[in-house]
Amino acid sequence: MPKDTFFNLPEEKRLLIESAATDEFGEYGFDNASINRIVAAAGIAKGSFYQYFEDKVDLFKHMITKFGEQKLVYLSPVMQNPFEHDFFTLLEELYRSGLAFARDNPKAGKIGFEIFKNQTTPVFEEIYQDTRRQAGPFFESLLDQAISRGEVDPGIDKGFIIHLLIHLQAASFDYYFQTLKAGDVDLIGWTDDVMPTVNLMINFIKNGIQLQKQGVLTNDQS
Amino acid sequence: MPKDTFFNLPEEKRLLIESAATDEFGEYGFDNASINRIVAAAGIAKGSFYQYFEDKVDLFKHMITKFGEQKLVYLSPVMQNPFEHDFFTLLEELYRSGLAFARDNPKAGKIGFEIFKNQTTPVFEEIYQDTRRQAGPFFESLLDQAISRGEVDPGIDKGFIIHLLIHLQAASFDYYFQTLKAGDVDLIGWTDDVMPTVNLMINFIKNGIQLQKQGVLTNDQS
Amino acid sequence: MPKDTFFNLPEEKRLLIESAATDEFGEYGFDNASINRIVAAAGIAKGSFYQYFEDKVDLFKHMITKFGEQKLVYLSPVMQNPFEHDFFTLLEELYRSGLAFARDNPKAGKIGFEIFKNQTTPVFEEIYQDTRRQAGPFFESLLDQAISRGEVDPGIDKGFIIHLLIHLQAASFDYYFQTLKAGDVDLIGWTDDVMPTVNLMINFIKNGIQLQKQGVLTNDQS
Amino acid sequence: MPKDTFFNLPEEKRLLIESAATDEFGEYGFDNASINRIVAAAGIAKGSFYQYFEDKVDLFKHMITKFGEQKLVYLSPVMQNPFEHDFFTLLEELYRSGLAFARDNPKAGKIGFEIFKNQTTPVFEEIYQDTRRQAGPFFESLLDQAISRGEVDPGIDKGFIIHLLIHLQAASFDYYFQTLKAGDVDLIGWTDDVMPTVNLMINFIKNGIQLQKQGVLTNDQS
DNA sequence: CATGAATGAGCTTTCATTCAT
DNA sequence: GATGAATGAAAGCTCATTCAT
Repeated sequence: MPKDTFFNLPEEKRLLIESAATDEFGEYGFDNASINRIVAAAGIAKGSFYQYFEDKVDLFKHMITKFGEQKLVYLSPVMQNPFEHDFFTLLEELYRSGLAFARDNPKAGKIGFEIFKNQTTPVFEEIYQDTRRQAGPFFESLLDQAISRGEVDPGIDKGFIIHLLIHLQAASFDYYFQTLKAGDVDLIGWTDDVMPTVNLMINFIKNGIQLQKQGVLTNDQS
Repeated sequence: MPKDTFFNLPEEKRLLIESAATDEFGEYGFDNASINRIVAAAGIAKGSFYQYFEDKVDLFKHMITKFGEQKLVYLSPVMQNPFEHDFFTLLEELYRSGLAFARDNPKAGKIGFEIFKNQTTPVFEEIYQDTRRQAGPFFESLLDQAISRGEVDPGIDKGFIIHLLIHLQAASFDYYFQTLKAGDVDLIGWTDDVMPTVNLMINFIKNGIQLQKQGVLTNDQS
Repeated sequence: MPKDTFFNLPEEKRLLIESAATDEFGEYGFDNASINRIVAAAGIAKGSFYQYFEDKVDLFKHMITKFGEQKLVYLSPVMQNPFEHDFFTLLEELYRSGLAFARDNPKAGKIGFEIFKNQTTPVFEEIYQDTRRQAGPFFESLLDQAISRGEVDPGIDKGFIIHLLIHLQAASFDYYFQTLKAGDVDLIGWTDDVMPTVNLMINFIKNGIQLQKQGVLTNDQS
Repeated sequence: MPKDTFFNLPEEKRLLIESAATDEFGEYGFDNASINRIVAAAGIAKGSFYQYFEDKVDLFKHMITKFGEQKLVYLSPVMQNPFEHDFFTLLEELYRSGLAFARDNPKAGKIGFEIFKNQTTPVFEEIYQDTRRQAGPFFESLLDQAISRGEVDPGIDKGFIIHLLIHLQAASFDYYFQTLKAGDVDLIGWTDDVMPTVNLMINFIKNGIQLQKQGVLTNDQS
């Protein structure tokens, strides 16, 4: 956790540092991020950096935490009463908000999702485990409720599905930005919606891709 | 691509270098891998390295290629006539062989799957695109056939599904090794099968997780 | 010398700072001691430190002075009338008290004796000279008296012997603590006496180690 | 131990580095010695330094070893048959050669003796123990012989005396150079003899300083 | 073709000290 | 008198790469 000195900083300066960190981590990833460049971009002395943060890891964890908080803003009121809604509605809401945040803060999104994807950098392992410790039980309770309500197949392997639900959000992110890239759209000012990607993903999670043979019986739609 | 000098090397020496590279990349990842350590472990001169490879990237790409070739060995005869089999059978075979290879070569597996998971290291982008260029059309033709045969829902977004199919293999890998870790099983001599994980994944891809309302219809699951 | 501000401090705070300084210098030595750590341990502001002391040197000299004063407490009444006692009795008393102080305040002892042992750190040179300026004349007058009383060989080189007497106390310290270490004795609660070491040293200084051949005649040369 | 690369260096360059290291350690001591300054003085790249040595400690240990070897040159033939000579003759020879070496190589001497004097720098602890492991048994066998020959008082505490004999050499060094300093003599080209100091020390070790009561008997002194 | 010495920019981190509040 | 943010030089060390032999 950053030191008090950091939180005592005037907001402007604090934001400047966080912005520099976001740019640096977003462009170079954790390993290749350079504190030299960060302090240069933020216009602070190198010694000052170490009065604000323990080290590079400390800064990185702070950014992840900060992004997590910012992401909450994107949640619609739906999540305020999670148990009043259908499981797939909740999942859709989670994915939608995560993706919308990443759309508006592409560097932050990139950094945040990198966590799930790099096992070789030791610091990620720790953050990843933290995330699992938080997200795991939450998803589990959602799943339990969904099964008891007959929304989700009771035959699933819960641990496996939770693992997938976490990773598929990262996959959504990749797909979303990849499509963007292909379309050569400028990220700045991007306003189009993330719903197509979210819908594709939710539908996939719901039904898989196998064609249901018998025309008579449908098991839902999409 | 490595220079000719590398391929002209006595096999023993070549394998030694490759082994050192596998260890190093497996332990530290691409960014933190040190050529210094690799040449020390392989017992070759620093200058020799640069007569074999252009640079670190060149070596890394070579390793990825090599792992790809080794993975082919794990394919059963099923894949020799891909169009004679059911889509999900083929998919199962692909995942099974990939996972079995990763099980037997955990470092190689780790390195291989890292590709799909790290966008910040520029070299990965390139390799990733290569992989997509190869795997994409292959999956697409499989999907086309499967749809025409009525095995796969024709309503899917092919690009999205191909993206998922590629990423879910990486997710299988994570899940498989994570479970191992949790169970505290020694990797050396590990002989248990990868099929449980593969089956969970295939079943998920097929059917999703939504409970099919009408009891009459089963849509399988192993 | 510390500034007035330091001496005006409430005793509790002053002792806290001195305690932190003792710990730091005792653990790291002068060169590697960190003012950052000292102020952190003492719970004072960095700026306050520089309102109490000129710099690190100033603090260090103060600690040495303080230890010197504390050592006086260990002196028995014998030293109140130094000229009423035998030279070797006085020497024994000096060594005993010094060692007893070091036994009860091992960190302080370590710091104090470090002075005699490190010529490369400039600050030590100065403190060392101070010590010599104080201890030298005192030892000299003791020696003069001892010679005139026939206790000490008049043929000695006084300057050399004074040098030795000072250094041998440091050597006692080393030997005492080294023996402790070897014996794996826990320092906390150590109650055993320092007299064996003191006696060994005094006896050595008195008689050297040469076997006196004839009870009657001593020979030797050199 | 330095790496092979160092020993493969042309002698001229090797000596240049060693000379720079001697100057730096001699002037600043181990803790404050700067590798930056050493490489600048030696005219080599910083990276080169780390191809020659593991780290600063490695270089320092090498210098100590080197000085130890150079000191051997100062030993007279007396030491080739140590058991043919009187104990105090041998001791005199040891001290004389050590002091003569230090006289001709004052920086080396300073560095070498610093070892015995600084407990707070961890690297010294290790070198100090090494020295004790070597010197201890040697002194012990000398003492055993001396006692059996009736040269040394059998009542001594051998461990204590060995400790002293080691430390007194360092004390000689201090005294010798302190005297020099006082006399304001230029060290370069200093040719005066070290024997006065050695004789004072040997005589002290032999006889101590107590006046032998019987007027009849003299115990000389040089 | 093999070698391994040379390079210097770059890294993260610590430091004692100043000074405006 | 107390504070603690600001500073930038300096530390030890690693790196991928070059090149003369």
